[in-house]
This record gives sequence, structure tokens and C-alpha cells, in this order.
Amino acid sequence: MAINATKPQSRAKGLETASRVRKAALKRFAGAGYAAVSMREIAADVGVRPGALYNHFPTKQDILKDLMLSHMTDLLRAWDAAVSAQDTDPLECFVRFHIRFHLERADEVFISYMELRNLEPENFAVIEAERRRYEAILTDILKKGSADGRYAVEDARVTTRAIIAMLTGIPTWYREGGHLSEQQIEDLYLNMVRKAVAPHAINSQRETG
Amino acid sequence: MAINATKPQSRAKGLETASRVRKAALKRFAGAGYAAVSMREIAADVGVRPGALYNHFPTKQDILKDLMLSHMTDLLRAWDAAVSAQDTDPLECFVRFHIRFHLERADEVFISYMELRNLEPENFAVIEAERRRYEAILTDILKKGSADGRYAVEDARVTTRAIIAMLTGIPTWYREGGHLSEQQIEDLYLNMVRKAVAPHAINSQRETG
DNA sequence: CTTGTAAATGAATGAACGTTCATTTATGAA
DNA sequence: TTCATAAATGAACGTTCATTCATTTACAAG
Repeated sequence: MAINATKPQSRAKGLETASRVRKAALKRFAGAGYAAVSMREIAADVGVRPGALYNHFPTKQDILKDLMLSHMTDLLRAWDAAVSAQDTDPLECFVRFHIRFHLERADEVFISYMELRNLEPENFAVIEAERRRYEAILTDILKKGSADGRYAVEDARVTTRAIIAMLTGIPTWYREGGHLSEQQIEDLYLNMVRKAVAPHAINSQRETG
Repeated sequence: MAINATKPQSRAKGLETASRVRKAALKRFAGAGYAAVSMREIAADVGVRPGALYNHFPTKQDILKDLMLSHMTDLLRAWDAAVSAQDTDPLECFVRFHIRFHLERADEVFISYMELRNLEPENFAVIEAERRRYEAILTDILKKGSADGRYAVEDARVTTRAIIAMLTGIPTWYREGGHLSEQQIEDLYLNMVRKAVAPHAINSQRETG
């Protein structure tokens, strides 16, 4: 059979180095922004000469694309896992999942929202499609809940964006050891979201201590 | 009297050029990001040689600081004007004001949220202080409304951030000529915000067609 | 008209950029 | 142990970067 002859076969050490490149680039991109980070800096973090990076990624742009795409893939896969393991209210499930996932992946989230404009057009299209898939999950929950009268949502797409913007803002200010635990933040935001989409009244609910 | 001898006196043409530098930098920074924009590009937009920019701004960083600081100053001054002209519900006033201001200044908003990390520490501190002043306005509204029982807000600071994140997300997707008018978006978001902070029920309200 | 100086030029600075490549080193399979 | 080749090196490529500066141009005040 015709093997792809352009890509060299990787050894264990190569995969390890590639992984460290991703990790270093993630930190640097999140901290200073893609355009402000040099391949030399990434190489120094990894402990390798700049030229060696090109054994693992064809260009700097490919590192960014790799980071952003795998983040979106992880996000969608993690949602599938979270939803299949639960049978609670889908809206609660989504809100808690979103907050947890985005709090424990602050760097990836930051990059995925800030570096969209540094993606070349074809890469941008790929990432944007994944983002729409994720938004569609919440839109679907809102539409279903609206249809059977549990929610009152005038425009499910707009409400989706409003809720996601609200939730995604959390990692920009949340710090561990602050005066609110992650659990409290989840409860607080869930309560706000529920009230925001409620038809009329909501009985303030709290299930977890 | 001892005049500041370091800063040359400006002529009309100089002020005009400086203004065009700001305008060009605003567009470029918003489109590609501060780090990805060169002084040469800005100079070309203005129709001047790169060296001439330094007659108006000491460094590239100073252009960014100028843009971000004057944006925050405009924002706070515009709020003062908006609130003194109104006597409606302060929360409604804030929500409508925030949406309007941020929709008509999409580029400035984009820069002010995306380029914080490209500010040198002392400049960052200045901008951040202005941002906190603005957030305090909404926090105050929520606290007052909470105190007299009109709202039920568990943590006014967190709720402030949630609401502002929600509203500030609008310019990232809103386009003129979409299926929702700016007026409709205001009503929609105001309704969500009111319900989110309401003690219990809210009678779905609509004043404008 | 003269003159001080703001404004712009044009050329140059050294530094940093992403990327390439011939060469060396290291490693797993035979 | 041999050998193919993955991985890393070290040096260089041409380009672009922000900034500087001596000089020229333009304009408003005297």
C-alpha cells in the first residue's frame, strides 16, 4: 500500500519534544500573544535550538492551529463524556461543565478566544466550525426547553451567546483561594442563568453545599 | 512661569496628523493586534514616512496607551452624561448605555479588551483603574437595588462581571442589517439581565416596538 | 520679507524575526 | 555491530522591526 511518504516516522523522543513544544507555546501564547512570541523563545523553553522546532511543526502558525484545534476537539469530546454520565437538567449540566472545563484550561481558552485573528483563513474556518458545533449544544437545550414551556427564550441563538459570554468571562477574574469556591461560582452562575431563561418565577435553588 | 520645555508646541497640521495616526492605529490594532502591526503600516495609512510618526508619539506603545486611555475616559464621561439626562431605572439605563456605547465603538472596545497584555506595567495599571471605576458603577446599582429588595443579588461584584461580560460580547457577533435591530437586542438583553437579578418573578416587559 | 521652529523626509542603525540547511549526534531495528 | 534515519545542531539566509537623526520643507509670527 502507498504510505504517505512526506511525513517522517516519529520516535518516542520526538513525540516527547513535540509535546513540550506545545506546552511551551501554550504558555507563551497565552501570556504574551501569538504575534509577540518568537520561535527562539519557545525553543529556549523546550531546551532546544530554534531549528529543531521544525522537525515537529512545519511553521509557527501550525503550532497555533494545533493548540486551538485540539482544544476545541477536547472540549466537544469532554462534553459528550459529561452528558452521557449525567441525567440531570441539561442546562445545569451544561453550565457546570462549561465553567469547570474553562476554569481548568484557562490558557487554552484564552488562546482560543484571543488568537482567532492570527489564524490564516483556512485554519480560522476549521476552528470556527468547531465553535459553532459547541454553541449549537446550548442552543438546542434552550430551544427544547422553550418548546415545552420550561424556559422563555425569545431568540435561542442570541441567548446562547449571552450565556456563553457570561460564563467564559469567569476565568479572566477567578483565582484559586479567592473568597468564592469554584462550587459557589457554579451555583451562583447557574442560578443567574436559570432565572434569565425562566418563564416567570424561579424558586431560588441550591442543591450542593 | 516655567513652561514645560520638553514638549514642542503643536500646530494645526500636527494635530491633524496625530489624529490620523490614532485613527489608523485603531483600525490596524483592532484588526491584526498590536504586536502584529508595524509603525511602517501605520505611517503608510497616514500617508507619511515612518520617522514622522515620532513627531507625534514617542513610541508605538504610547499610541496604544493613548487609544486605550482615551477610550476609558470617553466611556466614563459618556456615562456621566447619560445618567444625568435620565431618570428611569438605573439598571435599564446602564444596560442600554453599555450596549449602545460598545456597539458604536467596536474597534476601541476590541482593543481595550484584547491588548491589555501588551501594555507595559505602569500603563496597564492606569487602564485597569479606569475599568474598575466603570465596573463600580454597576456594582453600586446592584447593591442599592439589593438593599431595598428590588433585586436579589448574592455577590454584586461577581454579578457585575457576569453582566458586563454578557453585554460586552455583543459586538463580537452583532452586524448591522442582521435579523435583530439594535433596539431589539437592547430589549432582549435588558430582559435577561432583569430576570437574572430579580428576586422572584418578573412580568415580561416590553416598552418599545 | 525674515526667521524660528513644527513637521516631514530619507537614510541609516542594530536587533530580532521565521525559516533553511548541511552537518553531526543519537537511537532502534536488523 | 551495522545501518538507516529521526533528532538536534550551529550557522546562516533575507527580511522586517522600532527607532534615531541630520537635513529639508512648510508655515505662522515678528
